[in-house]
Formats: sequence, structure tokens, C-alpha cells
Amino acid sequence: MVAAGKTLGLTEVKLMVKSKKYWLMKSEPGAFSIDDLIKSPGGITCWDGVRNYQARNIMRDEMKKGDRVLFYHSGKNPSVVGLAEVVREGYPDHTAWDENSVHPDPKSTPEKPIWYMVDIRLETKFEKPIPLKELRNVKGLENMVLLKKGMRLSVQPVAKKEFDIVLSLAKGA
DNA sequence: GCCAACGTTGGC
DNA sequence: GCCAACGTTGGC
Repeated sequence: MVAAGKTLGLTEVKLMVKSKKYWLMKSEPGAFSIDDLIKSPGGITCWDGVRNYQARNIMRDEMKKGDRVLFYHSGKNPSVVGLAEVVREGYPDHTAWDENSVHPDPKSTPEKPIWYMVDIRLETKFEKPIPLKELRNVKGLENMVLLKKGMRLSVQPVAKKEFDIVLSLAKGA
């Protein structure tokens, strides 16, 4: 961290730009599951259909190539099921102006897009999913956005420390 | 299926 | 700008 008011040095700026960030993306497996991602060409998919401004802002402005993503299944047996990587940064979600898409929004146009998405590529599908109820008991995850009451964000930040803990759980540590 | 907690919409 | 009504998310 840099103290408030202090001018950033070039090294620090480079570090900030280069340092990876960590995210969690939710999906209803009935809509799009990690197995669907595996079947996608190159293991890559665009994360279309997000119609929430906070989640959009994260995808449009904050997610960068190389950032790592926890893939989460919501619904039945909610759990973190795998790991992915951002391979394309925010660009307009063209499904918004496709009236036949699952989440059309007539207010969004190619000229003035409202909704944005990123592309992610599968890295790993965990051998064993990590259930939400297990995460609730893990020391160090107390402040994880996913576990906060009422937090419904479908694209959310994860602290590096939290990310590392979740990964260690996946490896059975 | 229930419902709490949000987000969005639209009248005023 | 307020806020009631409505829609959605998502765990349980």
C-alpha cells in the first residue's frame, strides 16, 4: 500500500499494473457450468448476460488479462468448482442488443453499449468442489465477499490471501 | 417453495 | 430526490 498523498514512483505504478488481481464469478450450472466451459473451444468463453451495474463496472474497468478467477456454481450444492484466467478485457456484451438472446436489453446498442463482458479460460476444474458451507468455517475467509450476508454480486473481488486459502483447500492441504 | 436482501423502476 | 412497488438473486 502507498500512503495517502504520496506520489507514486514509476516502479510502484508498474507493480500495480502488473500485479494480478483475483475474482470470483458465479454461474448457475443449469445456465452455464464449468463442464460447459471445458467443452467451449479452447476452454474459453465470453461472460455474457451480466445485467448488474456493479458487476459490469468490474468487468469493464477492473478485470485485466492474466487476472485469476474462482469459478463458482450457485444454486444446488453451491461451491467453488474451479479456476480460470482472464484472457480478454472488458468489451461490449453484444447479446444485449440481440432480441433473441437470453438477456436482451433494448436500451443497449452497438453505438452506445451498456453492458460489458470479459473472456475467461479454464485453468483447472477442482477434483472436489469446495462447498460454500465449508468456506464459512475456514479461518481467514471471514471477510470474503462471497460469505457476506446479502451479497449477491455475480462478479466479485477476492483478496489474494483469500484466493490462496481457497486454492490450498482445493489441493487438499 | 420460501423469503431476505438487494437492485431497478417510475410516479410524484 | 424520495420511496413504494416490483423483480431478481441465491441460500436454505
